Amino acid sequence: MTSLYAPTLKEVPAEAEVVSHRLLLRAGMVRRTAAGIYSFLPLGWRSLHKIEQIVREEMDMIGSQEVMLPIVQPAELWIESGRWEDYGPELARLTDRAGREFCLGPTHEEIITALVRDEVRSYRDLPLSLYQINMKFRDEVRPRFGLLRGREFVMKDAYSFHADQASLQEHYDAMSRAYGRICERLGLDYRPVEAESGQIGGKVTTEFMALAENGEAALVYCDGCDYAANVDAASTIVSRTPAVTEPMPMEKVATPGIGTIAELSDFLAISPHDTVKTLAGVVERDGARTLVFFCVPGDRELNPVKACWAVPGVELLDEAGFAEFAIPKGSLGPVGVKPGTLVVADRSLEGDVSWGVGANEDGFHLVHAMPGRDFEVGEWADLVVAMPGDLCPTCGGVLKGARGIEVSQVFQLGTKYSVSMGASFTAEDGIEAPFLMGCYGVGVSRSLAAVIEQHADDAGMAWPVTVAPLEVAVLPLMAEGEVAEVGERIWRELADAGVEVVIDDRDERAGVKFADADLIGWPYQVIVGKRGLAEGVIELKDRASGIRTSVPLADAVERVAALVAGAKSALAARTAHP
RNA sequence: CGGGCCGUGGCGCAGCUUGGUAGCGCACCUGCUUUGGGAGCAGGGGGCCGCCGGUUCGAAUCCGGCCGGCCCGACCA
Repeated sequence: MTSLYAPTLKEVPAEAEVVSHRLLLRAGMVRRTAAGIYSFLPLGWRSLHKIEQIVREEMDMIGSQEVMLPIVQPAELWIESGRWEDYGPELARLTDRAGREFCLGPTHEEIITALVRDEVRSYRDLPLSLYQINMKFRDEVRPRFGLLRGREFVMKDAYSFHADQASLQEHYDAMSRAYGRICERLGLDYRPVEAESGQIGGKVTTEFMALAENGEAALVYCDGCDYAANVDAASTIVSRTPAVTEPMPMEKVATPGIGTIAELSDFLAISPHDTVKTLAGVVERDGARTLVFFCVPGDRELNPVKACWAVPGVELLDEAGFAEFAIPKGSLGPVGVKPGTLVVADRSLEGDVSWGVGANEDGFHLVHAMPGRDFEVGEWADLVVAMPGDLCPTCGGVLKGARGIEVSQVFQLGTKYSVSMGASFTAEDGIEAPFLMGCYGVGVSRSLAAVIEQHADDAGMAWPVTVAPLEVAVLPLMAEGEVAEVGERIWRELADAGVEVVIDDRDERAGVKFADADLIGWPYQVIVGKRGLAEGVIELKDRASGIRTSVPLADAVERVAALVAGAKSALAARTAHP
């Protein structure tokens, strides 16, 4: 370890906020090169490799074949798929000396589709599953949290090609199980959750969330059944207890200067829960731009994804939109809307007979408005962002909330890319058909950070043995004499026994060695000191539990090797989630 | 991209209000002592004060512009 390049820091660099970022920097595993761009030092690189290797093994196990695709990709392919336009500024573009346009691959659907369409002509060659592990680049709006959201990051991405839905589903399920096993082997506490498909496209998708306080994603889950979902996608049953249950005459009240639900509920001295918030959107209908009003309980957020499910193609209005339709932003409501306006309301409001809503006139609101009497609702739909306390759509249990780090995701893409890029094969019946595709991503460098988020304490990291840069560290507490000699002998014998072991042979005080060992988080530490040797023992420390046990010198190597082997197989054998 | 904060030896910071010759802790180098939880003493090296311009006899400090970073929001492996 005298020659190991692992510059540890006592003090936390000011740039780091979250646990994993601080510890990766402090333990000398990574260094920042630019915003969202990191260099991996030897220890960080080793752990990253460990994760890659686990992913590789699981991919190979389900018959996916490893390839290596270019990071620099020609624009033509992206123009074909339509994403040269759609991807926006997140796609880093560059021009070569001849003026040809390229981009840095943020993902590889285009490349893989182009690769396969030219080679695979028959259903006999299907299914086909390919994967790679390499750098992605996305010019993120806001890189942050160290490796959790970089611009450059290591990803395993797999793509599969199928002749029929059954085959796609089968591989999708195999991938999902493999992803579960990967999480298990990484020692992650995780949940597969229903998700929204975002940029990549497609419909069926599951995200694998490592549960963590610092997670950027909010999710809800049910203890009563397996249901778990990203709040972006979660269907939800909102239970409501309206304050007014009998129809009352509608009344117009002056609400000068009131433009938000918070102000309104203060002004009327009622709970936000008893108001109804109206948001406006616009959609193309029969060639005209049609106004859409979404009504949700005042204490809930409209989920734009669900708005889109209810009214395909709808976009929420921006400032220009409000001007275009000449409607008062702070006083919208479903009563007396302009002709042609579509009113969509959240299902949870369906039984309410007394709505407090905007009057569509600046400075006025209506109370006790009643659907069916004072206005019409065109459609009832699930519109709100799910929250803990809502009811489970599967079993009716009460949903709980958690935060998570999205470490991986599986998608069924269908024919989105194969159609746009003309990738087809000849089916059994002789007819040309587009491939059905799936794509499957694991954030490898993000997983590294996620593992740390879940396995750290005040002293540093406490790696699961499968991800630790090395499995065992030998700490001779003196740099010379018998202590050093015994330490070196144990180190050699452990290495010969196939254990990944490092020796801290620096001429440092015991305290420095202990502190660095706990910071870096070697899972097992063999402490060789004068005190122990006098009794013929070494100490064996388990980093995660902090427990130290004395082991007779003669048994040391065997004990440690057995411990490491046992810990590894325990993680491998943890039962995967369904 | 909006809002907030910040750029001073490798790291963490003070100095800036009220311009006057750059300082502290850690780290680093040398020597002695020390040696089971980030040692002590003595000596030493290292700074375009983010960059450009302006004000001034004089700018880390005041003014303007730019660049970079972090945090909070809208997007995502």
